[in-house]
Amino acid sequence: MNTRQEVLDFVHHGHERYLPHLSIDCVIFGYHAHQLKILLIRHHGHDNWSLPGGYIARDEGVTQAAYRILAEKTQLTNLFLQQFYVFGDSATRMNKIKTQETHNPTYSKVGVAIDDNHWLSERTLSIGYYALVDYLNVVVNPELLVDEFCWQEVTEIPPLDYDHNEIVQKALMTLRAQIYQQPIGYNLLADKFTLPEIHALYESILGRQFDRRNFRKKLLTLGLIRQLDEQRKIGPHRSPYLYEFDHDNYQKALEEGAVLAL
Amino acid sequence: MNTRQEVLDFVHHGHERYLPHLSIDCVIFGYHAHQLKILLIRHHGHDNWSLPGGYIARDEGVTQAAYRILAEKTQLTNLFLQQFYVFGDSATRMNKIKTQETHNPTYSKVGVAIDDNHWLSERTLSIGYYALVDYLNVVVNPELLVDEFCWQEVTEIPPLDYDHNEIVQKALMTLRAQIYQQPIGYNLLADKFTLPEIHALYESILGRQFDRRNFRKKLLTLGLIRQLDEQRKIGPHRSPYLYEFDHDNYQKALEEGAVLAL
DNA sequence: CGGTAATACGTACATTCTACACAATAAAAA
DNA sequence: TTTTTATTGTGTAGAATGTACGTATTACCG
Repeated sequence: MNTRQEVLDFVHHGHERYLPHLSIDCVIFGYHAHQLKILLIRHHGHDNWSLPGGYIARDEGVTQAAYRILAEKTQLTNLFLQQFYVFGDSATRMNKIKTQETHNPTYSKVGVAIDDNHWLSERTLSIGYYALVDYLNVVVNPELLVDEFCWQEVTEIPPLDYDHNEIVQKALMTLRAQIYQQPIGYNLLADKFTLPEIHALYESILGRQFDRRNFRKKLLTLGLIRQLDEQRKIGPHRSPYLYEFDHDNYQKALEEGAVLAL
Repeated sequence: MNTRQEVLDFVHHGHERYLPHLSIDCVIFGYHAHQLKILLIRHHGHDNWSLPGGYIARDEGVTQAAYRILAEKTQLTNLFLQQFYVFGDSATRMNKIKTQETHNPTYSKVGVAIDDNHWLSERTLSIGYYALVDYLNVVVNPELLVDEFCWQEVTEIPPLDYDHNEIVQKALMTLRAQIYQQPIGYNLLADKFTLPEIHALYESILGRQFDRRNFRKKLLTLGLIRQLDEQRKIGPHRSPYLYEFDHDNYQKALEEGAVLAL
């Protein structure tokens, strides 16, 4: 929603187009500078950050809605996207406490007040999706109601609006649990990557250390990655070789549940 | 819902009490006679079986709703229950095809016709929960609109109503993926069990064979189970020893992600 | 040209996995 | 009573894998 007109239409007619009581929130993981980060936005009139999200159209599949919302926010299609949980228990979701002093200050930007009876004020469950994106390819859409956005390291997430901290924690847990069943590697890394890069990626996701040498040995023995003849220049040190994923073997290993114990 | 009055109240006033567009479906796993089974019901007027389910009250948490529904169906509280996916993509869920020739023949039993504009006919997403229960403790509640129920082996699930076959498949996949992270053992078995019992349980869930001797060795080495001094009489063969779970160790192993490769 | 900091690659030992074989037991058949 | 049959209980050797390191190589900088 980039124009005033679109926002007004959404506020006044959204309930005809979208399912009420239900939304989608996205935890978008990116990897940069040896850190696992997520994309946060700050809505107009809000002090805290929150997760990007949206609603499900009445004639639209849930998965379809999630991809559409992601595309609207990041301009990315064909990314890795996976549903992981429905949030409908917390006090804020039960509408037991009001989350903002003045209701929905966000929409004051277009001169609309949202009262308690408005469809946007109803109790809303949220379906959590997590996405893995190539950090460098994301172009965040400057939506009218979003004042700013940022990429925040997962170990340093500030207090978020609503129950979004809980959603991020659950996404991280799911990511960790699924790292051996989902092709997480080649969704967070570029096509060609160095050994230190993928090594640090696994360390940041799982939050523990792996021995460099054994890590390489394991990936090569399992045939998950292939060493290329190219190297990358990285400043004042020895140039690391580039590697690429062996998609066939990777897929097979995931199905068999190969684990990097190390 | 056991009386005509309750059903009529539900049909006419349910939309005031429950969230629309959203339901809960339960895949209830039980283990008996060396087979992993799920509980199916057949609604009045339906030829096919389906999963037990229900709606979320407007002032009720989602988790709370799931436990309530389970208790209503099986009289069990304190069982293992876990949300695993939201289903909202299939053609039946998009209301693109009508699933029953005559709409909702179920309610004809109480003399009510449900037309296209009724709240029960609206597009409904479903939150899937799976439960692990001790087969012997389940007392299925004879609800008015449920003609019969059965325990069906997971390898022989008949065609179900709606997208319930898909839901069962996803539940099974999740169960298999989570068997090393969730205390699946002591939710499907009685407090005391024999080695062949737990051995067969793991074989049915994962759908593959484990060497008896290595299986025992692994469980004992990890300290997950403790051998007791009692034995069980099992007809014309050697009496197997009884075992019990070492809850503390089991919990620790799950957190560390101990895997039974075998 | 040596110093520094990063990457590349190898080797020995410990641990775990895997594939087996044979003894013990309960009850039914001979 | 003895034999048979099906099932459970335990042990052991060799293969495979995991773990903990050490040392060599490379790129740039001063």
